[in-house]
Amino acid sequence: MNLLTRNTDYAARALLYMGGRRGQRVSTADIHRDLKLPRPFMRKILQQLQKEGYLVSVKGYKGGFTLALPPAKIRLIELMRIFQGDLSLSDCLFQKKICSCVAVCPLRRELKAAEKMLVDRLKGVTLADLMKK
Amino acid sequence: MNLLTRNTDYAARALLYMGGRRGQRVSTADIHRDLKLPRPFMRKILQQLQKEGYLVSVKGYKGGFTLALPPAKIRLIELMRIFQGDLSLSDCLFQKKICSCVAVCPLRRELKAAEKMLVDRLKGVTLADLMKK
DNA sequence: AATAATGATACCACCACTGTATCATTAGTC
DNA sequence: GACTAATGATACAGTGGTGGTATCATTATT
Ligand code: FES
Ligand code: FES
Repeated sequence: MNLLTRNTDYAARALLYMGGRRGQRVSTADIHRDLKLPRPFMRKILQQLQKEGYLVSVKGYKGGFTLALPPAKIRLIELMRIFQGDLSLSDCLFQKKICSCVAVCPLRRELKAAEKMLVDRLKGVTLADLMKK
Repeated sequence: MNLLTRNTDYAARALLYMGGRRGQRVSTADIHRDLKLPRPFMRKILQQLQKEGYLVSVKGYKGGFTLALPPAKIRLIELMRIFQGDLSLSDCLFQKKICSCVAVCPLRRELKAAEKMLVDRLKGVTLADLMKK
């Protein structure tokens, strides 16, 4: 029951870090140095965040990244979507097809309800919330 | 975000099946035939359930399994514990040690809170609940 | 020109998940 | 008593996703 995979986790930490240095340009090297996270992996993660519109990048000497959005608009659940794919995977994939019983299966009903509750909660969590504490 | 792994899932389905045939002895062959689940895998799963005290087994010809507990005492969360290990894994394992910042990390705080809510909900779900619907 | 950064992309290793296979044992059936 | 159909215990195996690394091209500053 790990809610986050590493890339989501690292992404969140990197964004938190950058949230604390708004206006400044932050490079993977900075993050690697201060957060001790594996450098090439972080690069890939930051590149993905840039593609998704969460970061603005500047190439070249003294290049790096800055937040493209105010922290209040960066939602944990969206990071999860980016790095962990679409949620609501408690669909029953039975022999590679979606199980025909999905609509009525009592087990799925419970799982989906629990998952919805979880997702709803996580929807409320923004980078700004995390920075406050 | 798959809340259940296959073995937990299969276990739940098998138990549901057996819940619908209380008193009768059910073999892996029966489950394989009616639920179309992989037979040797099911065997392993049922054996684990037996070890954990959820099933009573009878060896030999016409042998099989029966529920060892009333459905109201079989909790989904316990199946998860058996097949997916202890929960509350949103501990931050940072470079293989538990991260020193765990106690104060705002990200962990949120995750743990969300996870607790989820687990609390799942704690309430028993086999009897699933059978009712 | 040298350097230090990102962009894009291919590659790789490990491990958990998802099974299979085998041998031994036990209990009914005939 | 032999046969058969079940579980017990355990070892083995495939595969996909996670968690990275490596490389080459491009861009900007010094
Ligand atoms: S068994 Fe497939 S949804 Fe319940
Ligand atoms: S970074 Fe390890 S707990 Fe937050």
